[in-house]
Amino acid sequence: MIENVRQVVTTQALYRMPYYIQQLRVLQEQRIETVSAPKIAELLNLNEVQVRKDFAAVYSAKGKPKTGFNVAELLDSMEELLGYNNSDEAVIVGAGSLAHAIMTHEGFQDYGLKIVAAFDTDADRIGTDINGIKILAADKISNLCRRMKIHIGIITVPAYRAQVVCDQLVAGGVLAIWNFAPVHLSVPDHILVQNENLAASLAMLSNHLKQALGAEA
Amino acid sequence: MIENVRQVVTTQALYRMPYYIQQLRVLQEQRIETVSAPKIAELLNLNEVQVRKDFAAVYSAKGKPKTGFNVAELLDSMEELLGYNNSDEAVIVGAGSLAHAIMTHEGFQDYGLKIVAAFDTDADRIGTDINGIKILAADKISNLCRRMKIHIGIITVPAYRAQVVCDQLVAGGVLAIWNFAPVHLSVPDHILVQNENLAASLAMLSNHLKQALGAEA
DNA sequence: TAGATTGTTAATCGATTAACAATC
DNA sequence: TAGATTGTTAATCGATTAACAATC
Repeated sequence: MIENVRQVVTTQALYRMPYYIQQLRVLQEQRIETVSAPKIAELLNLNEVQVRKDFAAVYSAKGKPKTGFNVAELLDSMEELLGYNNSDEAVIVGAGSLAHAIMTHEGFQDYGLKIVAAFDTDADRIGTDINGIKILAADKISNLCRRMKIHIGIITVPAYRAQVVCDQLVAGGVLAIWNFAPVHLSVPDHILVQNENLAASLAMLSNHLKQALGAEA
Repeated sequence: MIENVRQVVTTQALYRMPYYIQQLRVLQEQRIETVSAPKIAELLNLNEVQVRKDFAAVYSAKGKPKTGFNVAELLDSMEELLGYNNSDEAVIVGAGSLAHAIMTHEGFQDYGLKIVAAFDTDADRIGTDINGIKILAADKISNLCRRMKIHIGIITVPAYRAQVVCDQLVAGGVLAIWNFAPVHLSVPDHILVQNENLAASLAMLSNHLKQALGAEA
């Protein structure tokens, strides 16, 4: 029995992939056909060995000594890996201004994310639509996810509501959750929660400023 | 000469702080006065030693064996550390729907972030305002930042515009940048770039789905 | 007291970086 | 060929976790 031995891509490497993709696209627009790891490392301010390892993890693409890597092939491999070609369907819960921004952001289609329904508890919002996506009553979450075989749920509700919503999504068979609420969500082991904690990012900014400005005092 | 030897808080620990704060607030609402590290660890699905170390990094607060930590004191220390009490002023560049969501999100005020001006290149937007914040012409970035001593810049422009905007912010004396554009930004060493790369988050979701669903095949 | 919990030192783990032989 | 660049093995670094004595 042949195991699928494709090298596992680490979490950190996965985070870097979109930066490689973006940079490779720029190079492609400039009609540059090959690029070396040291060059990419310089452009993205990374270590060249790290770049080479990340590239190696993207299966098919192989580099040539002295020449480097084929830009187009590398780009294809990465886009394939990140699923930019096949679209995943998602629902979004909490139809506030953040949800609005996410739903109207055309870019996500390119990244293989397709939002097919939105949910809210606000009676005034239910029945309306944003960018062509219908807003439904929140009590229909589980049913709709199960019926439509939705695997991604996006949470943009207030913190105190997030766990309840999360449980409903999981009950509906969702396998991955993109959580914008600033709370820890408890989920079964096989479910991935990707936290987009803006409060945590602000903590970084604030801490840096304190250091930078405090140093003068 | 006495050095400031306050234990440095690691990047990872800083990321966890908002979760501690959120959890501590919930406990406080329940009139719970003390809490142990193992309890918090259980609630947030973390290791108890890690929780204790994180708490230790927050200076003043000390735990008592058998009792644990004082919720109110711990909360105060953390909010102080993250600058929730003193407000940092920021400008936002790119007045699209994401900027709109950020500007109308009242929560950021509580986190100590105050957006005082927005910039755009679109003549139709310039002169209007969002949530009471005036939208100004993008060529005024450096001047305004310098004049108002703004230290935080938020970038929500398209990828191809981000580096130019970043340079203008840095020229205006900004020390920390919150970057929502999916590109690497080159900045001098003393400037912090906090990337909020939604494409990278999507990469995580997509990869997890591939694993979870692919395993069946 | 006994035992839960703290704080700290030591061991482990994972990711990054350095060193180096292979190759075009 | 010489030298830039690749791919890989070994060393380093930082963060997490385990082990354990101190304490209320």
